[in-house]
Amino acid sequence: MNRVTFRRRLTGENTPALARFLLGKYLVRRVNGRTISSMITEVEAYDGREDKASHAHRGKTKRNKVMFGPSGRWYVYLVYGMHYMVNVVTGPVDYPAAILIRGVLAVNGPGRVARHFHVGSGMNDKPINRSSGFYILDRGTRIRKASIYQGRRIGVQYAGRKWAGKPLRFFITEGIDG
DNA sequence: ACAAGGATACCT
DNA sequence: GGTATCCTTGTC
Repeated sequence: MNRVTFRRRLTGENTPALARFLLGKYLVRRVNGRTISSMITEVEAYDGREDKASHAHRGKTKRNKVMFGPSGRWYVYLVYGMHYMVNVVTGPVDYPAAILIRGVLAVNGPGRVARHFHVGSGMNDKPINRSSGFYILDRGTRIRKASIYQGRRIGVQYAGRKWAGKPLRFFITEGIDG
């Protein structure tokens, strides 16, 4: 996936479709003279203000304003006072949407993902490209549709039955040959 | 089962 | 300024 293709997908496709598309792509981090890389295995889509599970549901705030900005940037925030969540901002400007990266190969849980890649609030609003030292690569791994689980998102029960039950979480269940 | 932990959002 | 809540994890 070249840079232009990636950017077009971030803006052009709907966020749930893009979330699934990100499975099998590689997260790459260059920090302190070394490179950390791993395949994305689990993601969640947060799509628009209507989504009651999304930070954006209550409108634009200091924290979530990055979601309302241009796609192709990182949205990083702190939860529970100790864990950073790594999200890919998607959609057009003023349409708040993002994809939470919940897991990469051998690293399960969104808080662990951020720690693994040495990502904190400093990466918030930074571009997803080489200049920021944190980006996404397509290494040609194909994920069969039959190998993708689609189900409800985690930790959003407060959003109510309708939104908490939406099948907006995707993860690879088998057939990983990266 | 539950504490840790600090920012955030939404009150007064 | 107070406080309930939070897109979680590790240890109990």
